Amino acid sequence: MRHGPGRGGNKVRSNRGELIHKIFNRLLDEFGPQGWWPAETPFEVIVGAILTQNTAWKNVKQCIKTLREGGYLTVEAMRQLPVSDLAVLVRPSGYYNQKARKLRVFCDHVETEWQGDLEGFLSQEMEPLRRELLTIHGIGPETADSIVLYAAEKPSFVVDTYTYRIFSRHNWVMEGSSYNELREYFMDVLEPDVGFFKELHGLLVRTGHLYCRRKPLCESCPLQGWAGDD
DNA sequence: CACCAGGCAAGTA
DNA sequence: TACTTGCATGGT
Repeated sequence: MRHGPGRGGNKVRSNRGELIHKIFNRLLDEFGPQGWWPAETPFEVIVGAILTQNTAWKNVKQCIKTLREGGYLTVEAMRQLPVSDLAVLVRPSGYYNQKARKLRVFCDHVETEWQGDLEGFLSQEMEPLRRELLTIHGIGPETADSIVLYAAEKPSFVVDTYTYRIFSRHNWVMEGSSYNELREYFMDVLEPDVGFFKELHGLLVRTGHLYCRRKPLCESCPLQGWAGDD
């Protein structure tokens, strides 16, 4: 059995947990609550999570709006739509053929495995739900965790590129850590708390947008020069 | 013009 | 297991 590199023993738990809460408070103080996920229904969260894969949220918003105006933001309605028509509607989000197919595959899964009962599907225990999501074509670890946290409201920590960039840049996690290593790090060190996980992820993405893009304004990042930069 | 965005799957060695 | 590549629009 392999051990994740750089994962500390239990001793580390409280220290690292405190550090993350400190980061959270600093970012909350700086930016205020982000109110994530920006969606009106669990299904809208799921649609947004698929459409925003490697894509700017701005582009996704237009698609969601179009889908809502067409009345397609339900499993049943979306299933009625031919994939080629769905592709036209999600075009602005990029990878539109792939994403239209992913949306359809998800809706078909809920229909065939849960008789269309999305609420029932999302009401499972956290780990079975996460495992089932990961079997669905088009749903990888980040999309699965976003759905678990923001649609099912269960405490699964969401890792994204900004989470990795911010924490590795400050040497708070090991460079080159895998998705699961990072997620397990946060899950080990933090008490499960849906509200906290939701807001922290939103704040990390906000911070990444402002300070961790291709013109990295690292010097003016609110976390610059913090504890543990080794 | 080049490069990036709230990833994922499939193919190769 | 660890790289590599295709997917694609819209913004900087």
